[in-house]
Amino acid sequence: MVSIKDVAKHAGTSFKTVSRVVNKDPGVREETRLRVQQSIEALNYRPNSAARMMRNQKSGVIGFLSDEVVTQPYAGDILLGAQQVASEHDKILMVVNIEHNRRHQQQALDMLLERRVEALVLASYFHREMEVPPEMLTVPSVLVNCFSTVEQLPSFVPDDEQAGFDATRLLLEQGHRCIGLISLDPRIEAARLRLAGYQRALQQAEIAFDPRLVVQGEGLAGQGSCSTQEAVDSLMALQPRPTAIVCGKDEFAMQVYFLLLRFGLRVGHEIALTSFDNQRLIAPNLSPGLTTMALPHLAMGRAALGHLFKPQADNSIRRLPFSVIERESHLLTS
Amino acid sequence: MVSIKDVAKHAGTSFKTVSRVVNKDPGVREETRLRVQQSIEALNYRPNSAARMMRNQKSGVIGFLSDEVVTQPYAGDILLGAQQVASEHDKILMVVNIEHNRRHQQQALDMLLERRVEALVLASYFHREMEVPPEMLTVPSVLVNCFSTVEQLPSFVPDDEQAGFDATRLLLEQGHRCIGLISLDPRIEAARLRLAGYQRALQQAEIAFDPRLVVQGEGLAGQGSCSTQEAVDSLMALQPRPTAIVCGKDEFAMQVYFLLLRFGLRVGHEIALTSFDNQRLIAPNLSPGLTTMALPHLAMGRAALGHLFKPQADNSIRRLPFSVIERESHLLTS
DNA sequence: CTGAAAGCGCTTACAG
DNA sequence: CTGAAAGCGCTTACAG
Repeated sequence: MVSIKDVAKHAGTSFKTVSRVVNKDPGVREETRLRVQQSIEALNYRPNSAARMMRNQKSGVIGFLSDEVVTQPYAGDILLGAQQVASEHDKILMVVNIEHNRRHQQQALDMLLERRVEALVLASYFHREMEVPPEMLTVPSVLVNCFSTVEQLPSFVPDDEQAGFDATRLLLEQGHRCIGLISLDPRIEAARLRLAGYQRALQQAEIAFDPRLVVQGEGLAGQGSCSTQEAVDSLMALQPRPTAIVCGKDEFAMQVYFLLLRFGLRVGHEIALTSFDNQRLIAPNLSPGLTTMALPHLAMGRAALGHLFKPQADNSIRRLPFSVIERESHLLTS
Repeated sequence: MVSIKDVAKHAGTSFKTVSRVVNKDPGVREETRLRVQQSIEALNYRPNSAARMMRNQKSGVIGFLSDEVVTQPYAGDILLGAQQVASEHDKILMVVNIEHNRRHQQQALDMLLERRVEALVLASYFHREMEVPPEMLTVPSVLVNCFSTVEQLPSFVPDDEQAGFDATRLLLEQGHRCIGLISLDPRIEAARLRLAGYQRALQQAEIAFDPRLVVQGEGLAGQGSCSTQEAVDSLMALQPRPTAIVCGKDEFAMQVYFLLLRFGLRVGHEIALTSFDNQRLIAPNLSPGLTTMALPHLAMGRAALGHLFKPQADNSIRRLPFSVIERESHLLTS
């Protein structure tokens, strides 16, 4: 590899002068600068960042520990947002997938710390509590789409309570008074919070909460036996029947479109629907289009990185708002 | 930061001995090794990888230039596969999103080359031709899910022709003789190849190709005016009507489930469907489940990285097979 | 089995 | 405006 000395020899100057040109130091005669510049291009010289890092005692790298963020649909937007802000601050992100694997996680962390990362980001593909490895406390760190109850770390999560409220409010505004909720597994953080939002919306509309209107759409992976079909069946068996349903996620909603047909009910005609996630593969392709709450993935990624570059170290949990994506499923047309 | 010298002082030895312990050199007395080990833990010492890189003249890093691979659903599996193989070879991947942006791409490339990446991977989220930046030719490089007609680089892409063949064959095996194809925009590589596979399957079944059975489901982003609805309408207007349809992607298929209802046709009963992509958000949630061809994302990522670690430098295009994911949509039940 | 010297490619601080 | 010296934290090659 060609080094600063090779360039110096080629340009007939000292290597220190080359360093000045590379770093755009002002104190170089224009003529010398030009000559060095030409040599740099002639030899295709690139400064060795390892040498720079060693001398400067900083790496310019921020570690990004990803729990399936890059493989789950759209969660990659967290990474995208993080990369945007990092790049604005001339930092580069080093991304490692940890994929639930303890040993991998430890190896990844060791590797990142040996590379002297200046900060660490731990991001999950869904909103949940995570165990924070103790090494994370040795450098500035933030959590994205996850939180810890044992370690005090700044944490950026979606505001699932607000989303639950808004998804319900949209239906209340259309005059519905009997609104079902097909819930996620209650062990999921989002399930609890969205339910709370649903209840708050009802309360604000002065409608008594009826627990029979809340049914579970599925168990956690491989654990539950309840299905979306059972959930729909039990809602449809109620007297009076709900005239609208809040679906715990777009996948539920998609299934519900089909399941309701068996009761002679068409979404957007006899029954209204709202949902969560704004999966771009699902929501716009249903007809009528699915009205759903979009997760603030990009904003969480941006906010988390932004926080790292701010002086204040406030270790609280920030809840970022969902966006209401209004299509047609929450409206009824005859 | 604590260095090798600090550890040496703490352990009462020379820093060279510490280096030996860290690198597991055999020639160290057990007693000394233990003492040094304790000092390492006491001081929480971690070798500085920048110093190592400089001394060893290699970075252990492979650059991964991603064109939306981490943000598009499931394309992240390319990265996952790449990371698996890199990790098996004790290399680490440095991922940068380039997102169509020329300037970003140049910056990313410069950064990676200054970090002395030992190889480069350029990956696209869909199968297409890409412009290869000239700097890529200065280090070993591979293309994933994309190819170049001007530069000779090893390239790993999905075998869209085979997929088209298989998606059609599944329907032929069920006795269908009149099979529609709702095609992607023909400017897309996959559209051309899948059509070729469709035609080969028909030919092998000794069925004459009828161009009226091939309709376009959409134009490229913002360009075409043709919709899935028009495509379905024109297929349904044919005499005789097709009894089965190959859909260019799962999103088409999803829409087709709904659109066919207007003709009184239920997928899996009066009409059979196959498709491409195996979007896990869509295919299993349709009823009946969608039979579709799964893209070999993980395999492409793995194969591409594997190629970098092999001695031979064969610059040809490898086409990796799709998997047939059989659900129920290609079968008819009354 | 252990250590002193040299050098990887840079930058910082000081001279000229 | 330009240069020689020292040092960042390691490893390689050579002595003892």
